[in-house]
Amino acid sequence: MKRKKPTIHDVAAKAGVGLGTVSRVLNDHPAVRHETRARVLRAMEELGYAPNPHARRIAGGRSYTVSVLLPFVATEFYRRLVEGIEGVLLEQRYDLALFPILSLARLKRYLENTTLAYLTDGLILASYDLTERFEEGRLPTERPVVLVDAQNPRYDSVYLDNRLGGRLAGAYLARFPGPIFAIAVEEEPDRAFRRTVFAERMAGFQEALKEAGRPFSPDRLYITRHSHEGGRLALRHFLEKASPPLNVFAGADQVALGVLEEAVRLGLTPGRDVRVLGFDGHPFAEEAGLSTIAQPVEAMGARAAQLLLERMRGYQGPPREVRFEPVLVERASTGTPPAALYVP
Amino acid sequence: MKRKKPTIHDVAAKAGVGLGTVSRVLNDHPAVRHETRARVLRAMEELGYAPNPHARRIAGGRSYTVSVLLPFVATEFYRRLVEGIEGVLLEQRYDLALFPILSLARLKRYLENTTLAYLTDGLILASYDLTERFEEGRLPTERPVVLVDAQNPRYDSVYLDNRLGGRLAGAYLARFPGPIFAIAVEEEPDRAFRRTVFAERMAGFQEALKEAGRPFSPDRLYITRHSHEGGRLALRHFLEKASPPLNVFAGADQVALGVLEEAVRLGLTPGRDVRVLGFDGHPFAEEAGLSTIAQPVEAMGARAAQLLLERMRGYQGPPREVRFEPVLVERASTGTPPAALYVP
DNA sequence: AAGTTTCCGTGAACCGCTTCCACCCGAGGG
DNA sequence: CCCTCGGGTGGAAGCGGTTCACGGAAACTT
Repeated sequence: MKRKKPTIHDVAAKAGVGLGTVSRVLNDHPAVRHETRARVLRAMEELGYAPNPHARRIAGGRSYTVSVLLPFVATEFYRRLVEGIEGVLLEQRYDLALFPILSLARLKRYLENTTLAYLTDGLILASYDLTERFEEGRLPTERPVVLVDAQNPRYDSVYLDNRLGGRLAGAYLARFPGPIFAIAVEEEPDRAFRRTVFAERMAGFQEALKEAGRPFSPDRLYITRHSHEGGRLALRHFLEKASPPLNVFAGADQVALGVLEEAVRLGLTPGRDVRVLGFDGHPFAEEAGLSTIAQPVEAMGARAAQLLLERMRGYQGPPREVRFEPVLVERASTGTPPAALYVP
Repeated sequence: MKRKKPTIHDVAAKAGVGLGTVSRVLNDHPAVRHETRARVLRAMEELGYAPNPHARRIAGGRSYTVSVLLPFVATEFYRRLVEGIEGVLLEQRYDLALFPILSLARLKRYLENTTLAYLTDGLILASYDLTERFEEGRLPTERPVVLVDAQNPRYDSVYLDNRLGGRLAGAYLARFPGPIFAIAVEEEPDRAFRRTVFAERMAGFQEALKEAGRPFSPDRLYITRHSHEGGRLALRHFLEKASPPLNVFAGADQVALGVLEEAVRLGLTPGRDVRVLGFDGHPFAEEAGLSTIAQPVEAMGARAAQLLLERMRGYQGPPREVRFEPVLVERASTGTPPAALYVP
């Protein structure tokens, strides 16, 4: 009934080869004749064999597993990010272990103790720059580390130019007549988890507006948490200050979606009465016809995974920085932009 | 500089004992003299020794690691739940691996492949009853499984009586004069991830109101996602239908907090103009003076961990069910309840 | 044709730990 | 005084892999 899992020995016997050969097949070692390799692979297939990662680590020092530490923030962004990372890693036969950081206490335990997180071959840190929490600004690990959606001079970093994204948004909305409002997403109050992406987006946004001769007035900024409903409240708030048509830049697609939703509820036409521009470029933005500043989240994840793979394979060079640029995607929610720049 | 990690051999040598003895100390085996045990422990301490879980699993079939599969929903509930689980497990020298289920695709991979998640000694499934997704209604694993915040006849389950919680809420609010409103939290649309806790709470709530002679009218129900702002919108909605004083039951503390926040913004006095009752009993509810139906989340987590420990230690009995009961906690947000039941 | 190289393959040694059998030794029993 | 008996301990065997020294056969050399 519940047969023991097949081991490398079973595979070797079945394929009629030695243990070493099976192991070499497992590790893509070149010194195996093509025909032999095929035979071994077939035996594995038939036996339903899967190597035991614990044994691999114990024996070879590699476990073919990577830890990803990520904020416990349930958003589309992290879903996409992990997808990007995973795509590359699985292809290289690496496995993924996710470590959501639920609290500072947990985080500390992860980083101080010899827990699972550190028994993997490499670490990807998403969104946090945790280095400042440790002496010498380095994580207490010997394994390679790559940051994504964050920057640090000591580690390979992959990030988005959020300021540029904000600028794109500002430059675009400045072309439309009507007042311009913005919705910023509140940052986590805890110092340890502070992120600055939303602030950067807003800074770029205001910069571009100023350059376009339409400086942004602070009372047209609404701040909310990262929620759908936050966008709804924001629009209501804006409508108390001005009447349609008006333009809204939301620092996150999810919030922008709330704006759209509320507009429809109020009988306003998106793209005409209320023009909405989001930020993220999540799949659901397309479905909703939401114009947005799209960031290549999957690509960022994939790139981070590649950098880590290189490190795990021995690359020793200095820290690398990969900067991604967001792109404006026009959809129905902003209607058709005027041919010429609007001058107030 | 970067010395090799100490192994059991180093400890044995330092303590002047044999390998077996060190191992026995590690595994709390009784057959070690007290004095010897102390010596070994001291040696470990001095060497900064930590056993290698990979090696332990490989050798003994146990890795002293437990996987917790939980929805990728960043709420206080899961923070507390994990805390409860972890408390018990750490005490028994077990380690925890969290697996947030970001998507169905990932989930399937976890459950089908031989990944790290299944190489742990046991599994705790939070909130999902995933069994229906697999043939014979059982997860494809030989390891013990415990459900928490969910129920299934085939596995040990730890859950809260949400219906009872709803009843408590209904019975309590029925004592106050003024119209009674309720805010329900939307369930995940995806069938695979369907949960019913919020629906159960509402069912119990309406049941109790009916019994109190104050049946609940459907147009006094507002449905929103699980967000702060959802509560704010709900209150605004309610205020269009009735004027203060009014009573609001929110299916989750976070939403209730939004109601409080909005009430204050509108210049209404919580506990007098607007009486708010939440559900969850999260720490922040206390700070905010929010009355709530408190559930012992940490205790539920701890209990689940205990059940799992028993299973991992060989307990073979039939599936057990542990039902927890929520408790009404009165705070300022509902003011002082009338001595007698209000009769409309 | 004998000597080199190159290519494939083999299996023993080992990774860090658990398990289990053998062994030692002092206490209690006959 | 000799024999159990059992608590305490040591260490070999083994878990499922990787590695590496080694060797046989085929392919190249002169």
